[in-house]
Amino acid sequence: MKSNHADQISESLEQLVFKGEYEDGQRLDEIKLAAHYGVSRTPVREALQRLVMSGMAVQIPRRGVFVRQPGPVELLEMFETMAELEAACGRLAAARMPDEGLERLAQANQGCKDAVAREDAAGYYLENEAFHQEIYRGAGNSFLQNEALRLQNRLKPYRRVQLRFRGRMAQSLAEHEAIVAALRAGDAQGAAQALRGHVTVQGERFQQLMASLKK
Amino acid sequence: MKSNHADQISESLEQLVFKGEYEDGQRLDEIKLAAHYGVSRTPVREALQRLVMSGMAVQIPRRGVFVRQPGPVELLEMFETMAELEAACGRLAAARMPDEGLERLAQANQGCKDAVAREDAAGYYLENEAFHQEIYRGAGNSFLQNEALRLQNRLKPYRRVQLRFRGRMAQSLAEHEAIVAALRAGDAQGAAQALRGHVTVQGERFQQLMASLKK
DNA sequence: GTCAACCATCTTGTATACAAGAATATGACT
DNA sequence: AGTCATATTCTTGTATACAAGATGGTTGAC
Repeated sequence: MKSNHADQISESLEQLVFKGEYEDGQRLDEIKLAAHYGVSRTPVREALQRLVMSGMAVQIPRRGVFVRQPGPVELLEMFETMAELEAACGRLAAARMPDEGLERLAQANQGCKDAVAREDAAGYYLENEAFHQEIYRGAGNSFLQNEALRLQNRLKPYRRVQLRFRGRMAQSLAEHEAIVAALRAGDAQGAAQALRGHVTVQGERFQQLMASLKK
Repeated sequence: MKSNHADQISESLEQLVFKGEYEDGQRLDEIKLAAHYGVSRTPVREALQRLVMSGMAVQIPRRGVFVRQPGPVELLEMFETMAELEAACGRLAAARMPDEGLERLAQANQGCKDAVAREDAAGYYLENEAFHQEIYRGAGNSFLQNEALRLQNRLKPYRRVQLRFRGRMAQSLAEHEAIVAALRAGDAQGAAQALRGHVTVQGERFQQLMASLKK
């Protein structure tokens, strides 16, 4: 048990909002949450403030904070922004990624392949995350890397849903190959385009994402 | 006077940190701040939390929060990220910007020209900000737009310093023309490249920025 | 004389008490 | 009976009191 309760509560709330435990527009009652976590309102309020700053909730003065689940439009916007961020990382990584980085990237991709061979969706998810994070790191820009990690984390629950669809893992793997090849060749524009296409949600994948949201 | 003091204090602290009133690593004393603003520690703590979330301060548990002014490396990284974000906005805006948006963009650019003609650095600064914000808006992606605005705001004090240098305003204006032309032509790649080059800090401009930081 | 341990003090983190504004329910008047 | 005004109650925002951990100085022992 760490020292500050506020951190734990904020983590817990973040997970709960991610998992969809709270509906859009639902009010987060300070008193109920305080009772639930067995603490006073003070740490709960701090946790709520963090949720608001993260954009997962909105605060109306003297009214309370309300969870704000992204709708279809905002979700698409977030994926599009993620695609552009990853493209930027790829563009920079093509010139800056060191050999060890390429090595780790190849390892992560091999992990993806193995997971596909085992038809292990959970394993693929983890290795895929590592693959992308290696590219963020390869950009050689800690600030950009953190921004990418932040958005990746925010989109985590939705990416998870996408892998469920037939054939997506195999297609994703093929796209990985193109990305690795472009980065190896130092092809900035090629890496950027490959990553942008890889992350962008459109066409059939858009329909699938929307369908999974309905539930 | 609004209802919540925390907002005002957080705004005020943000401005003070921006202006460089606090040195890097300086501890923000809750009690002193509370006394200074004539409130209790509670709203001050909320304001400090927001500073930490914004990345302008770091919090060490049981130790306090300390202001964190970006060093040269991080500053460059932030400018590079801004350049990539603006390039992404330009890329999308080339395809999506409506005629009214192009109109407003031209107006803002005209405002920049007028300010240069008047040698009005402050005016140029404002119109330039509007010019760039019009591009963010033109991307047709509210999420990306907000991310761009956030980083633009964060870099505000450093951009201000850059305009001080001789010839920068004129050069900036020339680059604006290229950006407008590319957007008008619907040239996504051209707009992205022009914006990236416009925002990136390198060569002589890098030296100037570093020199201004020393003081 | 130096190093270490202990104590005092200060600061953060948390709980509770208090103030103020907003929503709702109730009652009176048309 | 319906609507408007008022009062009550509930919730947020703020202040203060309390607890726990960290820092620094002082003192004692080697």
